[in-house]
Amino acid sequence: MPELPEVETVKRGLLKLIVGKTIKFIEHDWPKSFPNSEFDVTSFLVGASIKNVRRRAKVLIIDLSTGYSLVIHLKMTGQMVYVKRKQIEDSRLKNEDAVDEIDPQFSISNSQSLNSEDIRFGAGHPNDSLIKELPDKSTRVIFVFNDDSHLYFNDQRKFGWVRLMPTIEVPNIDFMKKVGPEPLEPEFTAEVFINRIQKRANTTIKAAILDQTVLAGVGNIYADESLWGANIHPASRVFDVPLAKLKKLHFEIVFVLNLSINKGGSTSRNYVNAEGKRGSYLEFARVFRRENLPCPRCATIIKKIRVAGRGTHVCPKCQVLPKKLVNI
DNA sequence: CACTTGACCTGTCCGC
DNA sequence: TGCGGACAGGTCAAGT
Repeated sequence: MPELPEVETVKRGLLKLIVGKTIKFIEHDWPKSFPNSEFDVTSFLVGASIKNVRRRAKVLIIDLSTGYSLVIHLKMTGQMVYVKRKQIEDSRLKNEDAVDEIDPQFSISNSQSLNSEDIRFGAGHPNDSLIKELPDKSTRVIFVFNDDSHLYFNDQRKFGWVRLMPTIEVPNIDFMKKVGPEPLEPEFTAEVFINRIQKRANTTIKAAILDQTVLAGVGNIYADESLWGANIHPASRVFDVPLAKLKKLHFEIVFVLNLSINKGGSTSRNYVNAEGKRGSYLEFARVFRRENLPCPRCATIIKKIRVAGRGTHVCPKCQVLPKKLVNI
């Protein structure tokens, strides 16, 4: 899924695009995408307007005027894509020069077709779109606003969900109670990080930074990227990693997350932002999905291994496992 | 308790 | 070209 930078990018897009709009209508076709639909979700949503869009960890929170919030987890393949209805029709019916009064940022490109290499290496221009026409068969929920613009929740793998709950209850859901500090907040100091991660002394460092209760928002991409940056082998046990390297790792995590936000996130398969566009971080990735390519630091060929049950990219020269302690 | 593994789903890619 | 298996950005529950 979208990790922290991707969810943050979607959040920023939605803040610009949907705040102030009123929900006129909703459709949802997959009960698990909307697990609390046992009560009449529609009647709670229709007529509500969008007050704010927030993020906590990898969770999106859309606050409504009614005191309720939509809480959304995109998991692996979720997307939130905003489309002006008019514009889809326009782009189908008219040619390029007829789009005058429509803000160009909203235009959904259907002229780009990306081959799998582009997608694998994130080589496409950040403005490239993976969305051709919506709804498509991954569309699970459609929010229609009073101006007839649409917000699509798409999720190919159906792991994601949307929940409706009173805003005041959001901090009480299990995930929110357990989740660790936001890495981009000033309170997330190296000391805080080291203190928390050392409680996971016996697991691998990669499993530890993927653990959302240690810190919020790191997933497989930025775990690999930050461990490479800090010259730490992902399979190192936490207790084997020297303090100086943990400190460097803290710096690298903050660095890669910020860099990725600046690049609009990572698109390796199907992540897109709120305007249906790809992120370009993977063009700058140092190890992630770069197996069999040279390490940008030492030119050693990057290997793909398995750590914490996840595909893991590592430079065998820059990231060395600590020597096994010799038993006496 | 700490830690690891499998399940949840669909789609794609790779090797036979 | 078809088919089986492995794998894909996350998180839980159930296992050791």
